[in-house]
Amino acid sequence: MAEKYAEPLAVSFYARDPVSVARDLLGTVLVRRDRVGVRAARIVEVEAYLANNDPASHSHRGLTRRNASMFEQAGLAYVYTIHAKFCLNVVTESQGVGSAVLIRAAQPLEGVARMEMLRNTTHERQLCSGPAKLCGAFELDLAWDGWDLTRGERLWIAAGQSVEAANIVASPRIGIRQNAEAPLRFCVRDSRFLSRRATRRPNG
DNA sequence: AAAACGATCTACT
DNA sequence: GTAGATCGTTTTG
Repeated sequence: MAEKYAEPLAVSFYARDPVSVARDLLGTVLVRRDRVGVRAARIVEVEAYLANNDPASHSHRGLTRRNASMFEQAGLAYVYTIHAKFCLNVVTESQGVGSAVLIRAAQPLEGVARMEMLRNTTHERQLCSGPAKLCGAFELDLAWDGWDLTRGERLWIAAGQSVEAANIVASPRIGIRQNAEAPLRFCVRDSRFLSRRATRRPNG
């Protein structure tokens, strides 16, 4: 029998508009394998950052050293620091286009004991319920910026159980994006593993 | 060279 | 709910 989660999502999955990629990432599985073992978590919350007309996107004011990966080929990781922590994005669309999807929260599946050590808590809910928490549980830092997620080595995203449209909801909009025409943040209806921000009431 | 900022988290009430 | 921590990146002088 084939190893679970062995098959990575292909470049064609990522090389689409970031909103579609974001929605389709719900239910897929982030996997990291190293000498110690395997860690896996089901993605339950995402956020798209557009190449155009999106002031909240790191790419909005053009190419810089930090956001260079956003302009690379689809399927690469874009990892950046924020408040002395890290966040993981997947790059979308074609090379030269600065768009990506932020992985905001996930449901731990494998390697939970190790995540508990790294996050210094045994509360399942607290392991990956936020973009920086997730990077903590998976030990992702700037060294992973630009990593090719489509090769299925060390760090990748595998297809999971698809999420029915009825079980996908738009996450509350915040700040400058409250007036965005289309939803950019998505999460599953089951709120057990979502970030605190996603579980806040919309409109508020 | 200095300052401001931030796609966040934790602790606390 | 809100305040404060925290530090690399970007912007400004």
